Amino acid sequence: MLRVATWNVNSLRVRLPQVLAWLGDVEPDILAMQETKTQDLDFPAAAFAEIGYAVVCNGQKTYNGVAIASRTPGSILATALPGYDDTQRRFLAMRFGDVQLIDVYVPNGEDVASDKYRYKLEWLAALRDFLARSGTGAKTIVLGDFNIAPDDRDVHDPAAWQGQVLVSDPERTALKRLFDTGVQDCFRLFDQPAGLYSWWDYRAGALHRNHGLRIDLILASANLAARCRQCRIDAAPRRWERPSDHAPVLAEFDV
DNA sequence: ATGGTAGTTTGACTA
Repeated sequence: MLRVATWNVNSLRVRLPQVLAWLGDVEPDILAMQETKTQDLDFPAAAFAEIGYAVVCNGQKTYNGVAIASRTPGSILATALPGYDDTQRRFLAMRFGDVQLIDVYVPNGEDVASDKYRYKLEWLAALRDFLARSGTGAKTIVLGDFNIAPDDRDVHDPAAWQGQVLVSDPERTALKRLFDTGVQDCFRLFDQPAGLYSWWDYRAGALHRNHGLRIDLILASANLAARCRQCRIDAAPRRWERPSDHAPVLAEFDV
């Protein structure tokens, strides 16, 4: 059994106690983190080592940053999207045995009229090209904060969100192009109750009113998706003291 | 209702 998880921690400096507590409770084999907001020199690797996790980080000051913690060490495949010039740390590809695991923090996009939105669509196109080239015939997991709700089931109020960033058609089309390379959304491999989300805005009582979106995804190539036994969102940490605005998502594979 | 809160950083910027 391989148990992998993704969590946008929104500052590892602030969230380290929650992350360590969650790892201790759930004990996934691999946790992919986003928005660590931590330079590699400041990364709290020793705290992860103390609870039995090796960690590889790809961070920067103040913004962005990804990292992968794992029970057994893996090898680094890439720390940036090949062929895409990007000053922002949003990508970390590693190999664990015969599984390649790609941790992504897709740009937020801010607003459909902004330059950041065009950057988001470019970034997603580059990710698609990378997946197409690297091939999903091998066992591949792509997980992280995609900053896109795949369809209206993943949106608390589709009418209010229609056309907005995180939900807009061009973003959803870009996500479908990722699926076209052969990866599948593990959450939708199973019957799921309505109203399950992975992100709730800090503002306006969004959590209390379950005004959320499902934007944190675990995608798996067909050979792994066929062996996926479970995919769930663990909403509990979103209700802890001083939480991230995202909840962790977990998938289990029979491999 | 272009608000609201949080993190980084100490004034904005990002989300």
